[in-house]
Amino acid sequence: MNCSGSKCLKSLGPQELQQAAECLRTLAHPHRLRIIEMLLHGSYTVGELAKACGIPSHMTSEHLRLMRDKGFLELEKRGRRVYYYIIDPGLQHIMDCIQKRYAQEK
Amino acid sequence: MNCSGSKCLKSLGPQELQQAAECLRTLAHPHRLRIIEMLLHGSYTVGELAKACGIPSHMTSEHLRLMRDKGFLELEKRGRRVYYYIIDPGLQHIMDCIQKRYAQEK
DNA sequence: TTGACAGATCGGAATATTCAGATATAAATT
DNA sequence: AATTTATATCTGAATATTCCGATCTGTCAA
Repeated sequence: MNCSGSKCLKSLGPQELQQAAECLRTLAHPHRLRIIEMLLHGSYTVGELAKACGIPSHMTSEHLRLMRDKGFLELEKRGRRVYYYIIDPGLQHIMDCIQKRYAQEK
Repeated sequence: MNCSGSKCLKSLGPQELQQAAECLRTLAHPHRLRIIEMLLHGSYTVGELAKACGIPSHMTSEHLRLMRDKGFLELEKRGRRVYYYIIDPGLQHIMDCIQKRYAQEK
């Protein structure tokens, strides 16, 4: 172990930094954060997510596509509905950090 | 408590989502992630950070300004050197998540 | 089989971000 | 005082992102 203690974390190489930055950029949008928050509690349709964000469903579709491309989400078609759900296990921890940090700190 | 268990986290309101998204966007750049990583281990000058990132120092300056504007960093001038350091306590946790998630998963 | 519904895709306009070169400031050195 | 060093600011070009309207595909219901 090149780093004492139990909290040792390796630092990231250039390609890893690049990848992490891209994923953070994908996360860095208020509607997408809201969508992730909801999906961490279960799967939802495009329409449900759209209504919750207050945006048209075709824009929701694009946010979902972006996150799917990054490996955050997957979808399941049922009839004419499409259900999205989280497949990246790291998202829960990152959202925990974000919520802990940005939920009304009074 | 409106949410059972010890891991209860409130969900974020619109302004909080906006603020969280802005901060994530500020984090979402490979050079800025590298800078944060270094500063989590101690304070460094603009020139040191620039060399570590392999970019000119005037660009490093701008990255540092962006992060300072978000309340991530502060600076201390000593002679003609300027030392930057972390002042946001949440950054350690977020970087832990990112490193855990993106350090070579083999 | 026609029409309505849910979702996805395309094209473009508005806006934001990144990066580089030139210039500026301020402290240290000669 | 003039030069060098360290950092910061300004401007603009290239690129990326966000958002919208229009259109397209598939599914369900009458």
